[in-house]
Amino acid sequence: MDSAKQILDIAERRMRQTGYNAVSYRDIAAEMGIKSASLHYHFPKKEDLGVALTQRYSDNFAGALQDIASRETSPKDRIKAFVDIYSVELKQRGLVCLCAVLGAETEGLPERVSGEIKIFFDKNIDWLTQQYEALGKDTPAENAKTALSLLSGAMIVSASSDDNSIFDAAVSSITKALG
Amino acid sequence: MDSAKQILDIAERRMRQTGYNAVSYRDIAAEMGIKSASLHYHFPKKEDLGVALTQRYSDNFAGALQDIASRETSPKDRIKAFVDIYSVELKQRGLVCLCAVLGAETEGLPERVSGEIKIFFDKNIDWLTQQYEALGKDTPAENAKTALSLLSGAMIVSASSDDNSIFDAAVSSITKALG
DNA sequence: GATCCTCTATCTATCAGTAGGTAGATAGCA
DNA sequence: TGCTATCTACCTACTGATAGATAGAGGATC
Repeated sequence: MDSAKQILDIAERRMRQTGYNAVSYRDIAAEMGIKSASLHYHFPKKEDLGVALTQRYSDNFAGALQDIASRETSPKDRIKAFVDIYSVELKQRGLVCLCAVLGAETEGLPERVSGEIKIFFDKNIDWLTQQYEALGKDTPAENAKTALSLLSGAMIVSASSDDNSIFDAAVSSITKALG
Repeated sequence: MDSAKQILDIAERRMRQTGYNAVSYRDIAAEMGIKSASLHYHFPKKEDLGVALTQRYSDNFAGALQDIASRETSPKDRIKAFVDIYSVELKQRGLVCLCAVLGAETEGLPERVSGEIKIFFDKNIDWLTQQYEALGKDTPAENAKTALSLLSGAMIVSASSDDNSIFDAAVSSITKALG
């Protein structure tokens, strides 16, 4: 019934911790208490799982960005809410952005998966660019690219150093730049 | 003779493209034209290879930072030279920082390897903090953490999006902030 | 109500390929 | 002679993947 969802949930958490290649069908199945062969019923190939996972992640994120845009009216608050998403994920769940992790191993991923990651980054940069534009910045696209890169990198460095002060510094830098 | 060096060179390039787990002894050996069993003479376990690789990378980097410190006298030029290292790696070699890539899969790595990555980040932050301090910044440690996170993230997002303008935006942001 | 049919989701059993790793032989060099 | 670096040959464990069986649920038909 919601096995597919459960598979995606487990795969997502594990891949955000260890990357794509370190996660196996057997590990996921063992955690669910079923056999690994059964996973192929839901996702015939690992590539299918990877695509479904990145698409779901990307869609959820796009939904959250829409929510923010309808909830917050000022670009400043919208960017702060954007940063908050990453903040909550890292600090409360201990998880790095899926696409940041998979982005690091891009050249070792199936093309359909790396394609989805590209799309994710692109959508985020577009959304942020709109906000920085509304904020009256001279170079909104550059501001957006910098903010996304900074958050992605800070999550990775912070998580692997087990030191939240690194992520905090990044957040503070973005917030200050909003004026 | 310099087989060990050649193994490290190949492993480094491949891991910087696909991560730790996607690189196998067989792939490395095939590229060298020898048998995979021969690699174990130089690096008995994959973990040993990982540790040697991250240590060499870290040492080379530390050497480069010393060179910069002896070559450039102003903190501003030193930070610019620091950024240049990353710039050359990404733009001329198409490679992301080894520790940024491995940092993304930290929880799936042998502890000795993830330990080396921590040390790498730590050393870089220390060095940058000194420069931002000399520059008279109010929060030199925060500036350092932000710069390192930004460069690491920009490499990943830029490489996986196949779009250098993302990395350029990051460089421009760091440079502007130097005043 | 009982029977049959179909679909879903799992199972068992197995496969070929690849992973890292080991033992022991060997060729060439100092 | 001994050391270095490689080889052949092999092992166990695990990878993703497939085939075919099975149990149960829900309708439809008699």
